[in-house]
Amino acid sequence: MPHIVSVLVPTPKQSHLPDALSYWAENDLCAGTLVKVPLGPREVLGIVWHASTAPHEPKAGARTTDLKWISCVIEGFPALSQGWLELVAFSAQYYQRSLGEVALWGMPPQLKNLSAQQIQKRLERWQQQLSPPLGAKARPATNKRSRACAAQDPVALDTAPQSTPARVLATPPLLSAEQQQALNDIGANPGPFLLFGSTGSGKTEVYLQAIQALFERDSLAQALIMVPEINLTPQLQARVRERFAPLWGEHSIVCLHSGLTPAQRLKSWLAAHFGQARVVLGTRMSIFASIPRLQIIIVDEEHDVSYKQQEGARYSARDLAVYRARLENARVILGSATPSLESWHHSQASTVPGVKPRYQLVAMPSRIGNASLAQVHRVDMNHQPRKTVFSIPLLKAIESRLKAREQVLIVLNRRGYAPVLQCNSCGWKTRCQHCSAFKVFHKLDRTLRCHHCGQTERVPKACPVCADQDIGMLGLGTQQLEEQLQAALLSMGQELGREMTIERIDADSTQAKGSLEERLERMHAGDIDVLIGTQMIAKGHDFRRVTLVAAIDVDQALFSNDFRACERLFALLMQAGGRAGRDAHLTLARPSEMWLQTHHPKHALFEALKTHDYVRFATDQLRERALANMPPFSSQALIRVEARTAHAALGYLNELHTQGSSLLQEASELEPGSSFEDIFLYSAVPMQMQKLANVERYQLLIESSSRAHLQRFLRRLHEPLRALKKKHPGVLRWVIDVDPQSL
DNA sequence: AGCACGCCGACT
DNA sequence: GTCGGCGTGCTC
Repeated sequence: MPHIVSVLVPTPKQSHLPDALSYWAENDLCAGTLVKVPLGPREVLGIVWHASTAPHEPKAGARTTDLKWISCVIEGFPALSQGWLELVAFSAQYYQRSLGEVALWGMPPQLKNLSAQQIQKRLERWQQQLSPPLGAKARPATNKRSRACAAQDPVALDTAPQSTPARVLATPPLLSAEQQQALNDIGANPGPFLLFGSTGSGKTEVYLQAIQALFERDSLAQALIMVPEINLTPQLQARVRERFAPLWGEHSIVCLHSGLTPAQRLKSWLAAHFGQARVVLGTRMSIFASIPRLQIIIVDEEHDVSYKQQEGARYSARDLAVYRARLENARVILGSATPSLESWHHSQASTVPGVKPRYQLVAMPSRIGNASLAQVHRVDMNHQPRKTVFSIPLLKAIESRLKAREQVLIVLNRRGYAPVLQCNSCGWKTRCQHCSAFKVFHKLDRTLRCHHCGQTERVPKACPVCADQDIGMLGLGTQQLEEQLQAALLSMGQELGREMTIERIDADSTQAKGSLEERLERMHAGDIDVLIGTQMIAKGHDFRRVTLVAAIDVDQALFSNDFRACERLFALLMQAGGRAGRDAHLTLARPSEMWLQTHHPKHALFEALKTHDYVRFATDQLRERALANMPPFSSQALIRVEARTAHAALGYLNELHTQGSSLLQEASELEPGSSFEDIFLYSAVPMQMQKLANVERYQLLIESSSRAHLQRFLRRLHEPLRALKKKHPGVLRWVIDVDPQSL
């Protein structure tokens, strides 16, 4: 007798389709089974959602007679686990997307694009490569088993690795007392853990041994290690391989990231899904990999913004890691020297007595070996001649290092850049009266606008404080910087009889493939004297001969309209400072230095940085956030709209604002103290990048002290969002960004 | 989101 | 006479 199964297919939330579509199927299929189904004119990959019982009426609208048959079951694949399906369900509802979008998002492209036969062929080939002598063994018809199979262990036992008795490690490095304590804590508690360890404290070793410990307990266990960007972590990759390949074989470690070819991605995914891969090392996308025996998740550099997906389903892989770990009863370790304020907040004791912090803090404050922390120098640019790029004291320090054949790193903070105006005479800036933000200069109509509340005014002709007319923009270009330095070092070079090599790494200069690697290579080899670059040079690299790090133009982040800019700047500077003095021999003679040029040397951020005091910085920032009721003390979501004209975008959002407001109004009248009362709708404002490829982009911020209330409200917004699009023909698309990480 | 259908402008 | 622009509408 035919059955009706509901199947997840890539149907966007914007469409009128339900989350799962119903199809006829010959057999009852377990939830998580992979199928191919017809969808309109095409055939797509689907995932069985409800293991349906006897034939019943499909839910949304369609009559039984209208249903199509599934094309086929993709044989040979164990069903996706219940835990995986639950992760999808949670992600979809939290990030306001359809189940199908999220479920298919994490699937390797080849499973989506190839036909069932092609997939079958690839699966067979993969299995043969893996174990040639055993490869011929036929697979059971996994997917034809009855519904009961869904709850069972999804790992197909005959292809899972042999249950080898735990092997003994080839002597792991000795741990410091702090590392040992951290490991003990992680072993003895359920977590989640925030591993707060300064640069060079040996976090990686703790990750590896924590994984090791679980592998020794369960010889089929799997681990997921997430990193912000795979190409920036070759060292970590090498260490994981070095540690685990001798134990479990080369096949036991796979990488998963968007840089892989479709074939490689399928291979890695299969290895994880079938349990062959014991360690999955990947970027944010790997949070959706099928890892049926997942026992531990590591989120390295958890504060990094790349964990937040910026298009499509805008999920935070770090937050989902915590959720997934809870679902699957796995450990999760978030590691950072400068944790996100969200994570830090969750690791602190609550002000409510008796409430345990959400995360367990595991601290490793010391640097291993003799490497010392850099000495922080601040140059007060108010006492330097106007328009100075490199101050005299900094130049002197740089020259001194170069003379000793040491290397210099110059970090630019270009992220969070916004054109804020400043009076060059008294330092007055375009502060917004209603927010702790700065108004941004809009060249097109020569206005100043607050991107937080939308307040707009004309650019004043003269400074309102001192009446000086010399009002300029904060900030400077990178080429300029390079030229200036080149010129400044010219005489010194002549004196030394060799020309200084200055190289720049940024988006403009690394277009050519491999040029980034080439430059990093030359830096490691000592062929470059001064390296100028954006955040990417501050991440993870271990340049042994760098003894001086300088940040030139940091002030713009202090006055960004994005309230998270300070947090990011602090993390960047801490990280950059960690690049200096990696070689104990060099620093023993003379401690390494970190230089900051700023007009605001007394700013709390620098005070904290001077003593490398993250805790102080975080405490200060959290106090401010609490006062302003900003995250993590509130939840936010953005409605973003793209339209052909600003008029259409604004019209759409303004009407949404009206409808949203009356929704809130009604709720509070109907039911005083209702769940919508603490929701605040801001006015529609242009996005930072207001016009992009001839598309006007606007956004509307929604804030609530309750995450659950915000969620409920957002769900109510989908209908108006859909309906209004018809009314405003210029509107191209809308998206909801839950927990936006930049405004 | 895809993808088809459909209805108007510049091309061999 | 067609190729191709993107507006509209549908997908169990």
